[in-house]
Parts: sequence; structure tokens; C-alpha cells
Amino acid sequence: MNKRHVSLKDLARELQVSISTVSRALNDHPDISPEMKEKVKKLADSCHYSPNPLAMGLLKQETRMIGVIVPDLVTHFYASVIAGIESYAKEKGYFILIASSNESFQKEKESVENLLKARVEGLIVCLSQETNSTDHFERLLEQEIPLVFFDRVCLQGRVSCVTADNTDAAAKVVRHFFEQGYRRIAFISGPQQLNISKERREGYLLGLKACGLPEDPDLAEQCNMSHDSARAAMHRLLSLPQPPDAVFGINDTVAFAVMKAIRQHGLQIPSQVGLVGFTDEFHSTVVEPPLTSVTHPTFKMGRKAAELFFENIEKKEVRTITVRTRLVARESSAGPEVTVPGKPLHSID
Amino acid sequence: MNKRHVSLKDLARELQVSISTVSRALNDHPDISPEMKEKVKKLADSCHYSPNPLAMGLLKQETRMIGVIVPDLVTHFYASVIAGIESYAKEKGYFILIASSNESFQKEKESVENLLKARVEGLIVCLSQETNSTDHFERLLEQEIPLVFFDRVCLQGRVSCVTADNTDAAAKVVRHFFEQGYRRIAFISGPQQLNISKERREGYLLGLKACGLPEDPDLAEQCNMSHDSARAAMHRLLSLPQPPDAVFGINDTVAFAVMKAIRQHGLQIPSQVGLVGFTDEFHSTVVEPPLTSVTHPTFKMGRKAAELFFENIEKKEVRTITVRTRLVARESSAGPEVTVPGKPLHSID
DNA sequence: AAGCTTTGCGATAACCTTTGCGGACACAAA
DNA sequence: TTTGTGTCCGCAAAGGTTATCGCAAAGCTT
Repeated sequence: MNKRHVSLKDLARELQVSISTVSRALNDHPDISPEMKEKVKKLADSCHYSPNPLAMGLLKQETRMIGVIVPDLVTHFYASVIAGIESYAKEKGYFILIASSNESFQKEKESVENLLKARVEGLIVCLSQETNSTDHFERLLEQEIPLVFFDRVCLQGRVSCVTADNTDAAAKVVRHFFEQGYRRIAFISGPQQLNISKERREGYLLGLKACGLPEDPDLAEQCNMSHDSARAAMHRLLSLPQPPDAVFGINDTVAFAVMKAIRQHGLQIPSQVGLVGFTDEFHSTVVEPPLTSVTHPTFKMGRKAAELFFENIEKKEVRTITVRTRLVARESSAGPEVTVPGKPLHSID
Repeated sequence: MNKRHVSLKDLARELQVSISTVSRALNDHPDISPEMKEKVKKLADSCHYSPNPLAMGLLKQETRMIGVIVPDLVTHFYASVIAGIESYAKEKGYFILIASSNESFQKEKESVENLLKARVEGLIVCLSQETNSTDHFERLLEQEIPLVFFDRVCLQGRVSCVTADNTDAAAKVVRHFFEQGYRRIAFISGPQQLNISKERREGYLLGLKACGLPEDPDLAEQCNMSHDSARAAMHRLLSLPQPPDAVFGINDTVAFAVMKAIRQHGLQIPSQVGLVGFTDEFHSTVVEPPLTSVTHPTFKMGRKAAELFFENIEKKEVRTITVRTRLVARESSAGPEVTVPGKPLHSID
């Protein structure tokens, strides 16, 4: 057998019956006699027959494919969310088609285009950092193509979204720093247009106010979330006349870059500078000192996004889910001046 | 327009011409008059027409999709290779369908099955750790379905493969340890059946011999490459009557686990135990102390795998590519007893 | 003017599957 | 003999696209 895949036609020819008989036999249609069914199924099995999804897709007008667009593939956060999406999609018999925008607005638009050309049934997207217009998504809404955003979102209310409790989490970080004894708390955020920047910044400011700390514009830095850009931001902070004694990085990449910058300045964590990241469990425990961080339930976030996707497909429902983060205190924020190595770690919920 | 996608039929009805005319107009067939072409193209553009890939796939018997199976998605190594594959596939106008085996033989077989049902044109695979039979791949060979392995490979000679220069690299690691002054060099490998285990172990032994060091079976440990299993292996090594003064971990996960185990024993890296990993650039520099490691050109490995895939499709060519690794010396192997913090780092090729 | 080529377009088959409809046959009831 | 009732199966359409072939009208040659 040279052909890669057998079709109903092949089976029909082999058995000297019509294609429809073969189809119905395989689908257990009552019109077909038990003997015929058995004969057909036996041959189909031995030939590794499986229905051609292209033909089915054409017929049923569904491809059972979901397009997923992420800023990049190698960041643990996205990889983990994708794993979550994939896990749920698999249960539903769907495949995912992955495209990465490389944080580029242009590439994001192209990816939307390409995935639609591939006839995915809808998209699950995390916005690129550059994205400042929503036209390419508006078009999807018009055509009623299912769309779900996660983490970096837009068009809330009109599109299903999964986000973290960003504002809450950031406020908790500030309170944690305060309780540990830090007083000049800096925040390194990402691009303005991203909701995660806005929300976490808002939480940061709320947290300062709640702790009775003054708001110092110098301490609210910004970067484009790349390693180099984050390190540059941290260098600026450390070069201030009154440098911060604690830093909250908006995500994992930023936190690690900040760590390097602190080391380059010859400073100690946590005694001279406290550090908290917004990151995942795995990396936090690998670095030294272990990083206090707001941990994301990333895999769950992916599964929730997929759930919303299917709600959208099946019930045309649009909904926003907020996943709860946890602040896990580790050594990097153990307190200024005096290092407390033996101090038991605690978790704030 | 309620329908999600316009078809040739829709355009034809709108323009009061036949479907074939529309098709030919869009494909610049010489039989069609320039005026007609322009009219058709204009309408097609305004309607966002794009050919239905399902229909094309059915007709041309090609789906322009590549199946990719990896042990997991969240390990940086795999994510990076996938990014490489995706980058090359995109240039060729192909999409990739990703499935993860979760290191399970059973799931790997299911994934092969599922991806074939989805009618991918071929597979790019990194074997699961448990895989001890090649039947599911033999079937692909019989049906002449393109197949490429990377990193963890089998059926060499009959299937295109991309591997690292494992034996060489491992031998270099041993020599590096030796030159730094370490003498009891341990190796923590993965499951026996994996080529990477075998090859790196072989290199380790060759390296020992080349340095005139004795081969001590106690120092050749094994684990299943999970974090816990690797840590357990390291604990066993450190509990030996004569514990090692240097450890070579077979990959990044193992190296990080070893790091934790060393810390738990209250030992210092590199003064009391030297450490070298087989890992990627990014993580090595994030941990403390920075990890000496054999760095993989992971993204390139992905691109090469994709290249081999298309060679296989276009020219039926089967070929093996070995990518060169680099041993990048950092602090974790700076030498026993005396720490040399200011020592300039060097790179051995 | 008759026969030829060229130009421009339509009809149809093929790729594979499902499904409504209808046909053929056997057998029982009227 | 006719009508009715199953049982089993084939035909054809639909879904979108392209390639092959065919057809008609127009322009050209001799």
C-alpha cells in the first residue's frame, strides 16, 4: 500500500460495496446489517482507516483547531499557559495552532491573518507589547469569530478575558515590603498601554497610600520588559540621589534582570535592596536568593482561557475570569539591613 | 455578511460569472481578460477572500502542517527548539501542530496517532524518556511519512536526526573539571535507553581515561531527569564515603536540582563541589553562582530539524546533522578549595 | 467566403465524507 | 394479484478549489 491514507472509497472498492454503505457501517447506522458492519470495521481497522478531517471540516464547516498567539514561546509563563490550553483542547478533541508575535504589533496582525487563513475556529491571544490598536480584533468580533484574551487583554466586556488580580496583587506586594521594614519601594512597570502595567501600577500606588508612604515619581520606573531595558531601568533607580531599598518587578524577566543589576552594583539582596517579582514558582526557587514573588497559576490560566473559548463557541457567552495570585515570601524580601537566614518563610494569601 | 468566510461561489454569484472564471482570475490564468481579472480581484479583496485550505488540502493532498511531539512544553530547551521549528516552518508557509508526550510512552504513541489523524504531512519528534520501542515510528517509515528526530533520537540512518555532539561535549566537561583541579568527578545521567544518556556517559568515561582518572562506578549515577529524582541521585552521591568534588549533570533540570541538593547539604559551589550542566544560555546566567555549562544552540537545532524535514519531503533525503555545543566556563566550576571570584571567565570551544 | 487560430469563459471531475431519498428485494397481509 | 412493511444498500448533493476539456465568438489567413 503506497498511499498514505486509505479512504472510504478504497474500502468500498475492496469490499465491492458502495461508499455510503461503508460510511454507515462505520457509523453504526441501523440500516446496515450486523454482518456487513463487522466486515467493514474489520477491514477499516486493518487498514488504519481514519476519516479525513479535511473532508469533515469541509462538510461540517468546522476545523477543530484553535489559534493561539503569544508574545513569545520561550518565556516560561507563555509556555505554561499554552500547556494549559493544550490540555483542555485535547480533551475536547481540538488542536491548537501556535503563532508568536515576538512582541511585534505587525507580526501579531500577520498572525491573526495567517491563522484565519488556516481556518481556525477562533483565537486565544495574549497581546504583544507594542499593540496599540484593536482594529484587527474588531474584525473578528464583526465576523463573530470566537476570541479570548489572557493576561494582556483589551476590549473587556466585549471579549472573554482571563486576567490575574493584578491590582490586588501589587498592593499586597507593597504591604509586604512595608511589613518587612522597607520604606522606599520602587516599581518597574512595562509599556503604558498594557493593562497589566496599568493595573499593577494602580495597585502599587494604592498600596503606598494604604501604608502611608509618599508617592515618589522617581521610584515608578518603566521599561519595555526586555532584559536589557529592565536592567537599564534598575541602573537608573540605583543611581538616584535617594535610591530605593526595595523593588517590585512587573514580571519574571524584569525581576531577573533587576537581580543582575543589583549584583553589578555590588549590593546585597535582601539586606540592601529587597526584591519581589511577578513570576512563576519554578524560576523563583532556582535563583539565589530565592525570589519572593507573586505566583501565577499559569497552567490553570491556560485551561480557563480554553474553557472560555468553548463557552464562546457553544453558548456565545462572553465572560471575564480573574485568577487569584499568591504572594509567596522567600528570602529576597526578608528585610533591610539585617539578614535573617533562618527565618521561617511564610505565605500570605 | 453573516457568513464567516466567502467562497469562490459567493464571488461568482456576485459577479454573475462562473466559479472557474473567478478561480482563474485570482490565479492570473492567461485565459482571463485583464478587465475581468481586475474586477474579480477587487471584489475578492474587499470581501477578504482567501482560499479555503481544507478544500485545497483535499485537492492537493497536502495540509501544510507539521506535527511536533516533545516531552513537555515548559522546559526552556523544548520551547526554544519549537520556536526554531516554527520560525523555519513559517517561512515555508507551514504551520506546526504541537503535542506533548509528558515523558510518557503511551502518550507519545497517542500523539503520533492523533497527529496522523489530523493529517499532518510528517512529524518532528523528541522521544519521551520512557520510549523503549520504535514500532509506532516504523509504521511511519513504511508509509513513507516524513519523520525527523532531534536530541533524543532512534533509528539513526533510516531517519533524519539532529543531535548535539554529546560524546565530545561530555569528554570536554571532564577535561575542564580536571584542569580546574577537580579529581573525583561524578556524572548524573538519565534513563539508559536514551541516546543522550549513552553518548554523554561514553564521553564522560572517555574523558576520565584521557585525564588518567580511575573509573569509579559509584560516581556514575542515574535518574529519571525529574527534579526530585535528580536531587535524590545527588543526595546519594554526597552520602558516599568518598563523595565527589565535581558533578556533571546531564541536562538543565538535573543541574538545577543538583544545585539545590548541594545547598541543602550546606556545601559551597565551586569550592567544595564543582558543577557543570548541559543547558541553555539563559538559565545558566540567572542562577547563583552562574553555572558553567555546555550550551546548546537550541533555536538553531529547531531550524535544522525543520530543514531536514523539508529535505525529506522534497528530496526524500535522510540525513543526520550534529550541532556543535560550546563549553562556557562560569563560576560554578572555578576550582576546588579556593574560590577565585575575580578570575576572568573563559570559553573553551 | 471558407477555414483557421485565438480569446474568453463555462461545465465537469476530482479530492473525501455524511445524509436524505429512493430503489430493490423478500415476505406477509388483504 | 395487489398492497403494505421491513431490510439492505446505492445515488446524489454539499462543502471549496483547481485542472482539464469543451464551446462559442471573434479575428485572421488565403
